[in-house]
Amino acid sequence: MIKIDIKYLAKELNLAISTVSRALRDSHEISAETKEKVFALAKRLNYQPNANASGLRGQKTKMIAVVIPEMVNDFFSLVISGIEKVTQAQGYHILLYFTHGDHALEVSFINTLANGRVDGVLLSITDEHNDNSHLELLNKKGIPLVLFDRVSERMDNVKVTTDNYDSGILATRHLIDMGCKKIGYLKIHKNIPVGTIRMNGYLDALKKHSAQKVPLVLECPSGNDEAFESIRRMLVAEKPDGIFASVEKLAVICYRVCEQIRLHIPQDIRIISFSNLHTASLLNPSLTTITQPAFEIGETAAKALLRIIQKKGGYNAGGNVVLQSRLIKRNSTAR
Amino acid sequence: MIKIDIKYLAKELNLAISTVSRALRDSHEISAETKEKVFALAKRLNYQPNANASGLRGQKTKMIAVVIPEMVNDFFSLVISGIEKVTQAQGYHILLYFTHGDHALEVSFINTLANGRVDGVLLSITDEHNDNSHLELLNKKGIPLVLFDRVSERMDNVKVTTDNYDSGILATRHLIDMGCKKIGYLKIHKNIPVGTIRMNGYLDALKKHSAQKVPLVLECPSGNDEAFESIRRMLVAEKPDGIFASVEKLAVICYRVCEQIRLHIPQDIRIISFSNLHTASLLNPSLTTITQPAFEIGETAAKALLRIIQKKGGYNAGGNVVLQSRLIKRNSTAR
DNA sequence: CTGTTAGCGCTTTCAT
DNA sequence: ATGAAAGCGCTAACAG
Repeated sequence: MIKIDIKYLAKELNLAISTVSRALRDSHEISAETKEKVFALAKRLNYQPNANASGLRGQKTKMIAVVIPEMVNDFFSLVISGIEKVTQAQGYHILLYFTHGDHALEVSFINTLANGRVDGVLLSITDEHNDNSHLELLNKKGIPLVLFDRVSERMDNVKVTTDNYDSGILATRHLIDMGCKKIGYLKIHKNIPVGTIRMNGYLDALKKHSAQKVPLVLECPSGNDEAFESIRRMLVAEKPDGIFASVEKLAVICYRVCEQIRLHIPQDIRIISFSNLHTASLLNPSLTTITQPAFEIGETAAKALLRIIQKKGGYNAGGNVVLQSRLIKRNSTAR
Repeated sequence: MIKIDIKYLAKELNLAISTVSRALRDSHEISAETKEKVFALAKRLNYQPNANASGLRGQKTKMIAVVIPEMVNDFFSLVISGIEKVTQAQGYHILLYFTHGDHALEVSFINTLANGRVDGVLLSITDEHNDNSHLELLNKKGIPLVLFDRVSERMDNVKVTTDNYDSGILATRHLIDMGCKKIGYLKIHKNIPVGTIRMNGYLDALKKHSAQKVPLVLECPSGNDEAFESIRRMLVAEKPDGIFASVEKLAVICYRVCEQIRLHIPQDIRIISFSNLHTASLLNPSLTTITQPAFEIGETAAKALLRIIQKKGGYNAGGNVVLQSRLIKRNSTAR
């Protein structure tokens, strides 16, 4: 199996290696007819430049790394699709890494990436409160880094995020506008940051736009069955007419509870939930979801990264971007 | 910003470049104390070998390409997770490509990959009936290729698939075992191969295991609303007591129809559906889904590929693998 | 317009 | 046990 490299093309055409190289890159200092010949042969033999060689030589690889916590999650699937759209358009390749929530793994990936394997890194931080000297290393090595969704306030890099506080307001206002007088918030267990930030939106929206004096926050336990029970008790005792679920899973559980205690949605109670997948809205077409613009986050982050890579405009060219969540109201019969 | 390469380490330690290289690779012909010193400095300076250089030199990159139709699809997310599990364990990197159903794009990706960018390729073919000379090219260039899920019978490479015929039997038998006497099959529109193969399983299962003489196949139109209407008419006219949906979307629509015409699931009608996401089963916890072993497909394909890469045991070492779908019965209150 | 040549960082003979 | 040097395929600076 002969290998088709520049040298081979050059020999076939009786040209110097550099001439072929220049022709292939469409240099203006090569005659039209030479280019013709080179292109023709290259196409005929299906010549493909060796990525390692040009990478080594030119110190750029046309590859970016995407580092995310995990994939089995609609949000990140959509983000990746957004990223892919822009990288593909500009001829970049995607290297994909999952940290599985393991900060040490993230450190190890970043270290590996810190030596010319990629032209830039897109990262959604695994543990926002942990040390991030590994990220400083990237900066020090001059490898562009853009953070998205899960970011670190202590880093100076471009960040692309969703305004979770605003989203909390948006969701709560929706319920208020629909006429809900007593709105409960299902807070995700543990200290998951978005749970709290979204809650603040909920609290402030109540204060400003509703007559409801007392917020109704249920801190849901982590087990599904425990959460079910806990939500059931709350619904029975408090009889809210609106529920804002901080994450989709809680909305699904809440829906089940409603089924069991024979509450009708949306006649007796309205539910709004964060969701990327619209799973929750599949449960009931009249259920409204609030959706992070996942695809756009991917696009935006990728565009920012490529801009930095190409213009080398410093590691913070373009500044941060905060995107807004959207309400999705579903009324159609099917998905 | 100084760069930390082998040369730098060598200079610092007053050693030859080759000695450092050997030490880093833990060669047996290097004294223990030299190794110590080299390791220590490498760690202290966070030395990372340049991937392009070693790739160029050694003709292997420790990268594999994963080429799939798209990502916004739970099946492929899970497959990728499976792939990642095994590549990560063996220190391989994943390059990710989406063909978006465009055969020309697939050809272009494969061509790019055909020159040393990766050590191997995992592919789910975009258009199973199209020409695949681009894949022959990979074989000719000696780049290992493993096909999964959407494969081409005309290729000799290792293939990892699910037995869709068997799955059709499994699903149909489930309904029969649950006591259904009249089972309908919701066939996906167009000539999507799985729709037909699963249907054959349905037909044969009826023949062998059911008293039902006449199969009830509904070829569903592609629009959601059209499918809804078409399913509604069928349910009303035929009154089946079991439905086997070839894909999840049809199950969801069918569920809506049942709601509208006040059929109770599973009292009046049982539904079983293909699904990776369990969205359908969220609709009703008593709904049973049949699931492709997506994660295992990823794992299996990746393992096969790495085996070929490492042992160079020819392009078909290990042979094909056909995995079985699984029934998932859900009874819990929540997800 | 085209050819010659020097590396990019690393691995691997071949010497010592 | 260590060093010197060649070369992976490509690009670009320097000659003509």
